[in-house]
Amino acid sequence: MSETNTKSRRLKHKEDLKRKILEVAKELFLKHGYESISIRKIADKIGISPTTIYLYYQDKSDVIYALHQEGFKMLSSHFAVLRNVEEPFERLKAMGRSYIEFAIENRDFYELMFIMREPIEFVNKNYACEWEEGGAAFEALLVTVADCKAKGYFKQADLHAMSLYVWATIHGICSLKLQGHLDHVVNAHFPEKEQQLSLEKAFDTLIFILKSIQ
Amino acid sequence: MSETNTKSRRLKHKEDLKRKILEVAKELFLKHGYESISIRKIADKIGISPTTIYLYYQDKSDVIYALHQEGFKMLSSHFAVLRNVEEPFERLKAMGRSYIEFAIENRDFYELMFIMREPIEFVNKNYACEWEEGGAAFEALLVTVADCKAKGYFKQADLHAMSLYVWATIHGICSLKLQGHLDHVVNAHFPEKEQQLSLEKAFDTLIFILKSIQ
DNA sequence: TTTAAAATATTAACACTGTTAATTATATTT
DNA sequence: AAATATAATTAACAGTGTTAATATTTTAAA
Repeated sequence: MSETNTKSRRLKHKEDLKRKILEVAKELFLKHGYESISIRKIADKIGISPTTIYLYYQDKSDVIYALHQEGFKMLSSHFAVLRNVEEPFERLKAMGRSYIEFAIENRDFYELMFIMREPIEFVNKNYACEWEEGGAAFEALLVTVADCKAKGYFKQADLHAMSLYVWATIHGICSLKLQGHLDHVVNAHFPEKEQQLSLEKAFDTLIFILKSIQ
Repeated sequence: MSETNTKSRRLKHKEDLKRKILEVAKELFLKHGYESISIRKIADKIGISPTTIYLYYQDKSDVIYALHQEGFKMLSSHFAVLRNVEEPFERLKAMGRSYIEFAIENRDFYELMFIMREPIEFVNKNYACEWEEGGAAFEALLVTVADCKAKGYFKQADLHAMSLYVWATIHGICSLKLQGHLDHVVNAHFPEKEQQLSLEKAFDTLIFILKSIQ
């Protein structure tokens, strides 16, 4: 009996420390950005030796991947309530706005999840077949577009092509904005009064267009 | 007379070495990707000391910026011939395809130009007002969309919002593809026969939609 | 032509990075 | 209490960008 107790106690300690490492990594990440996550800094903040981290994660990209997963959990809980929006086109619009919202409010996470190559390559290598967190997000879009089609929207368009197209458009808007590629272009080429809401206007254009092709 | 000769000779040498540094940086970049550009490797390959590079570029991000500029020159020459396409909507389609073509064929450059934050932040800091290379590219899109509007396309849409929307969509497609965020989603959710050409199908959807709203 | 000055390049060093092998300390089991 | 398994550490390797101080080379003036 005491044997299993100590065993589970040790197991708990292992899990605690593993979580603590992730927690500190997240803290560094949110405070000073991706670049400032370092094995040594994490170790210092916890008060352990850098090499101890390698007993809990196989390498740095494994720690990054754990953060990546956290991000997808955050996104899915951000999306959860939208399942209650019955009218599919309304739901699609809301999903688009929520996605942009998430990207703006969690820019570091968004970069990790949808822009950087490292973490997704880690997924492709280690979880080649199933990757639930990522799959669920796209599945939600797919279902909503299918619902739209069932109600008569996007009649002539292919379900999968359409879904990918919607994702690509909204990701494009977020990506250009977050990575700083919009400011210069907007400042140089847009009339002053249109500069502020360029992001929203691009999104509105998408919605306007989606409505038009009904 | 000999004074100006030696002066210009020295100037030429300075420019030669500056170009040589960029050339070697580009070589490393194209052969082994962004990550493997290092001041020390560049110096080794030329046969100079690492610190010499700091006499020609203010720091590493300055070297990267020079590569960034090269990329925009490449893109503009890739686009140049399209000015001869008279029908504006045909031109817009061709621009889209050419853009995707450029992204696929020069993925490292595309990442540098439209995905990474560092180089564009260097532009924003050092060339806050004018940045010709980048401006010209968006200007070409803006003009083409304006031409389309003049011919009766996109009547109800705003010129700037529409242009930004088109760029964002195509960038979104390229970005998701190049950064490896498409493979997993497509493999998991697309019917097998549609997996191969998912990129083209998303683009075709855009074109289909743009036609529909005429 | 020799000397002073300016331009160019180098060495040494700092403060970091991820990661591995060998070693020590701690806890568990016999 | 001794042997074993687990956990954590130190030391080291091979890199990174960057700066200050020093040495070398080239140019200009006496």
